[in-house]
Amino acid sequence: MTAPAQKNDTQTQRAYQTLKSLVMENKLKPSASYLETELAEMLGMSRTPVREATLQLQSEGFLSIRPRHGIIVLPISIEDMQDIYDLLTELEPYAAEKVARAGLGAEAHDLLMSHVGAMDAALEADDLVAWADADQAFHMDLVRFAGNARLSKIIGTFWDQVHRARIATLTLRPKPVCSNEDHRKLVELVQAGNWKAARKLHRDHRENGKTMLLNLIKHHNLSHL
Amino acid sequence: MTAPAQKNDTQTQRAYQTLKSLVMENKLKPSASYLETELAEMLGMSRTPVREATLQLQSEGFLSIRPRHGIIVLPISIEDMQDIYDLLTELEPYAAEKVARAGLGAEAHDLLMSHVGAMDAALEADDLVAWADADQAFHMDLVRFAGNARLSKIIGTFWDQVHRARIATLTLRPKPVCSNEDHRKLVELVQAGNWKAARKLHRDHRENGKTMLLNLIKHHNLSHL
DNA sequence: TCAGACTTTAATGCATACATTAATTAATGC
DNA sequence: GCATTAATTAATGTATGCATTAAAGTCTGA
Repeated sequence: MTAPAQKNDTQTQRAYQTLKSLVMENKLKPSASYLETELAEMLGMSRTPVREATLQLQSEGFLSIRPRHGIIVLPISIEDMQDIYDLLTELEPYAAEKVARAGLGAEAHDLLMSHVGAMDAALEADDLVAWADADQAFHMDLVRFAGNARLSKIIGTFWDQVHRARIATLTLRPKPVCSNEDHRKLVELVQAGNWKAARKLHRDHRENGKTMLLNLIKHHNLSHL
Repeated sequence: MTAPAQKNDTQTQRAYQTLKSLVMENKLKPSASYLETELAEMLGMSRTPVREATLQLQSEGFLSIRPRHGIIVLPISIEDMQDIYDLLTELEPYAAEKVARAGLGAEAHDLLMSHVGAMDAALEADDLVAWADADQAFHMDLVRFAGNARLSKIIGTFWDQVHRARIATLTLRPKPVCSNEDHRKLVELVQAGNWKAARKLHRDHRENGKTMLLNLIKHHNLSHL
């Protein structure tokens, strides 16, 4: 899943996790605004930890705090999607290249392939949400193997930011069969150490995804997800 | 300069700005640790805004908050430098490409060239800090012209994170004469719309900078800046 | 002397009180 | 009736108090 299973031992962390989940799962509607007090009551805590959590979520691009106007769930526009996918198109292939250059350990390989397996199974079962989760897990793990913590954090945030859009378009898009093939091929190339091909494949993969997603959003007029 | 000249109308913002500056300018020593109360007293405010500011600075990678152990100024290791410069090597050339593709307005061109001018003047005056500032301003503006706010934010944070290291090595490195040439050439290529060459030049420029910096750090044993 | 249990200390996490100030409403003058 | 200003309201920004709990220090018995 998406949530990185942290110890939520402080109220602030709990508030952070809960609010982030609510935003990502579209439980707090985009463009809607809430007062600190409301959120505090909603979460059963005082304003202090809510403030701390919302500040974090603001700097990560999920919320916008406009004093006296409330805490606003940031909608994700087409321009946001473009910007984010443009960066993913640069960064993820770089990660793939780096992993391919460094070599893929057996456990790493198995983990990635297990995600591909999950994606296959999900497709078979027609469980698109499960497919999306496995897809994300695959990409996050691949990036993690590149061994650059900052890169992982950035890419993770981006994936989380586009999460609503991905879910919203899941049923509108064609079944991601080729996508699964891409992943399998990518693992092969990475393991073979063919970093050039791995990078190119990943780049194409990401660009295809981007184009498809943006077209869906435009055609279906999903302007403010 | 580095500080983005914001309205510091709340204590939290003031705390954020002040602490960030103190960290970047090496006034708060790396690896040193401070208590919330200390910082609050130091800044002449209560713990609350200090807490909020330090949380931000932690998520941006400047501080580490370890309850009961204090707020620690994160030292920047060689690995950090590698990771950051690796990402800059991917992202800045991408920005240059994007600007070259979109075209450079007259004002934009002039602004960039004014930075180059400042760099020349600084070199002439042997004012290395001024040179570093102009260098950063050049790159930040170039990235800004790419029109991707997320990209700007990320790159800005990275530059700020390596600021201490850049300053510390300023007097150890050879005079950045070629660097100035690179910038001038880069502006030319960007303006000519030659995105491929612009990207490559920027990539080489960044990789050279990275190699030089890392070597300096290794040779001079500046392990925990 | 040293290990382990107990006590003390104090830093943090959180709630809350209060002051400030922006937004809203009411009031006033034209 | 409308614009402008004053009064009201209430949400935020900040300080502060308190409970919790980790760390440091002390004590005891082997």
